Amino acid sequence: MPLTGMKNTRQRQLLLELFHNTGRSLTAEEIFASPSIRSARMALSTIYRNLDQLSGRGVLVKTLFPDGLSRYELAGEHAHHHYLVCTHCQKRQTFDECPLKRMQSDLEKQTGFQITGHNLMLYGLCRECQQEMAANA
Amino acid sequence: MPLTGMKNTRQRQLLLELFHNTGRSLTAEEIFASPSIRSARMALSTIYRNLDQLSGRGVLVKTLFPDGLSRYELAGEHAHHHYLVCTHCQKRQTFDECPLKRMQSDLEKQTGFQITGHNLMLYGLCRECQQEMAANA
DNA sequence: TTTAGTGCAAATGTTTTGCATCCAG
DNA sequence: CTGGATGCAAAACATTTGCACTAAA
Repeated sequence: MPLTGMKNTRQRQLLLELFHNTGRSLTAEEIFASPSIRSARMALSTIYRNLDQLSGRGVLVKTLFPDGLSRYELAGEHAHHHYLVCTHCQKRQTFDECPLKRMQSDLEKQTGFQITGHNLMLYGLCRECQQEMAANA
Repeated sequence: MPLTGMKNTRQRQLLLELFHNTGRSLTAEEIFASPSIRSARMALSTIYRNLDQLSGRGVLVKTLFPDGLSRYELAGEHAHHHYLVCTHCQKRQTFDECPLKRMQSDLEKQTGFQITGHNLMLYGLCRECQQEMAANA
């Protein structure tokens, strides 16, 4: 039902299946390399075009990560959350509490902007990397 | 003094001068196109290498924007702030209040991460674009 | 049948890298 | 003098686009 006006192609089905099955955020390359997509011989450009379109319609959410790659995930599934990225091993972890819920309306008044969304990314060292660095010191 | 271990080259001086004079965040291309840099015939690769190095040493702060471009600014000058980006005209506005000041230590306890920094970007429509869209409706 | 969608290849735009040369320390 | 820094050109990288062809509606 969220696919109003789009053709229900085999490629699009496979893409959405993949997102449902993996349940995590994916880059275009990761999708391209995944067995189901690869065996269907889907073109990378098709993947990008679909990711764009599905993001535009709110089915997926696109996030630009500090490594320069865009990652996509199902919009509904994980609701609203943010990422903690380890600057050493690149591991990612999500957290759900959003520190902006409160600030948003205040900021709108202050700035005159009509705020539609945001992107919050925290950097740091995960527990494992902290230990590793302590061991090597 | 923050340039310990780096050679004080003419190029590096020009770059830092530019940041001091403009006082705002710049992309590599913007720097490359600026008169002072252009007349010095500085190579784009030199700019990138210096931006990397100066960011690594904490002189500059690098931020990856949703348009896919990295912008750099002097770390000290503007202290800690965040951006509001208009999704229509791409205009940017900063705000100083940081909604994470409080959450940070809580999050560290919760996740075991040692948080070293973060990146927060808000999207929306600026006042002008809101009016424009209202007019065209 | 008609129009969105696809595959492929080529182009784009940003950033990185190899290498010979240069210059600050 | 010598290692870091530079300029240039080429490469790498993610992403976008043109175009002829395919297939969903």
